[in-house]
Amino acid sequence: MPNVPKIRLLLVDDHPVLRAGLANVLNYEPGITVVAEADDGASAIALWRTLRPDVMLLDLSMAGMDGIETLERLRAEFPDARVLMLTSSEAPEDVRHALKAGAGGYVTKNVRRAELVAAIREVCAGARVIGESVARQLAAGEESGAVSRRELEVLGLVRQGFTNADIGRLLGISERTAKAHVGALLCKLQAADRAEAVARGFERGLLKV
Amino acid sequence: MPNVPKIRLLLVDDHPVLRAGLANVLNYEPGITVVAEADDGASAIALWRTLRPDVMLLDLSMAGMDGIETLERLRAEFPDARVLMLTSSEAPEDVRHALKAGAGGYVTKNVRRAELVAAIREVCAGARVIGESVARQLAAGEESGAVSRRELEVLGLVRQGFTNADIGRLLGISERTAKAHVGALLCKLQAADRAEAVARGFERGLLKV
DNA sequence: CGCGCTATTGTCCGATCGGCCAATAGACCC
DNA sequence: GGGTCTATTGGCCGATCGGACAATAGCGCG
Repeated sequence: MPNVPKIRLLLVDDHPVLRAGLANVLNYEPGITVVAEADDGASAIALWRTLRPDVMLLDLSMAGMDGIETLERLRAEFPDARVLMLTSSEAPEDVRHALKAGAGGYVTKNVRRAELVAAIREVCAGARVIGESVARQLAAGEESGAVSRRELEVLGLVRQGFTNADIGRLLGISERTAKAHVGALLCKLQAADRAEAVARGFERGLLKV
Repeated sequence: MPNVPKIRLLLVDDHPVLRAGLANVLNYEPGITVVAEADDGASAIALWRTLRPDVMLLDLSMAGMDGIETLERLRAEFPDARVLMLTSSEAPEDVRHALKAGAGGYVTKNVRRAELVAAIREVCAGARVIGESVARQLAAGEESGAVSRRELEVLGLVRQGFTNADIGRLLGISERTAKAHVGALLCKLQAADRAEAVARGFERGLLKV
């Protein structure tokens, strides 16, 4: 009956239970075969090398090498590797990073089974698929300007309770410049003070717990 | 062969894929039967009422009624209901809340299958089980004092960028008192300023994204 | 080769913060 | 009944913050 070859899928997630369950579900699906599972980035890439599957289903949050780094390294070695991110986070920043790193799609773990399967198929076909709730979050984040690398660095220090003078010293710049970065952050994150800026940082996924 | 009755389990999680997978895994386990699944708190309680299972496997983060509220309502109606929390969060505050609300156990989603099954059995037997990584986090949080309800309220306002004077007005107390609460927060969270306090709030699970 | 954006630095100033002193009232536990 | 904890309030003060105004240099894009 199947005149098209099955999609060979590599499943990467550090939750054994979810992995086992997902493998089960996907294997039931005609047209998809889970050829291997990995619980961290290094073994995921190693498995890709030997098995050369059609697509990787990749979790963002993993111990050791995280999803983004795994994705970057994989794409550096295999630039045409198809990867669908499957994660719990809807943070715009995570989505942006994943897509920039070459993800073929991004869906959250609360998708229905049918949607997930459809997304896998589309990614294999070379399309870009974004979960709709994800897309909405992404759009919300886009309206206000992007935070620059330097500003993100500063935000990380603000988070740790450093004063502008401290930040200046730590980054080898003047207090005034640190102040300017903080000011830019307040504006871009639409925050009234540094406390709110930190909160917005977490909300947007710029900062991680 | 089985001379003991099977454990009748109610599975509650808002991730369809994980739920399907988990049901599959658990049903393979001799001695456990997944009698029903729910994707939100209300239907979870309704199902408990009609089915009276032996144990509920409950996710913390759900749309609408969250895991804690579900747990509280369930225990209010069925004080001897056995519930095992299965979640992604290791935040001490979440664990504490869950245990206070009457959870029989708390494990994170990255447990191995065997541990999960063991935990289910233990909870059914009336024991308290805490995942080891969870327990470690919990111990770390305990060293510094607990944050009071009022302080948590203030932290929520600090997060939104309100000044001490604002907070006083919003809570109907003097600015000076708001200041005292913020001061207590800085001390208990070991933060240098309100920005760090907010960060610590997120890290500890006092604040949610 | 301009245009825009980021990074950098400066000064001035009022508003806000956080630490210090001390005190009272209610709730809960032993 | 006494001790502990939380919530509440006051004044004082130096440190810090955030806004406003202004300026230079480097980078990528068209």
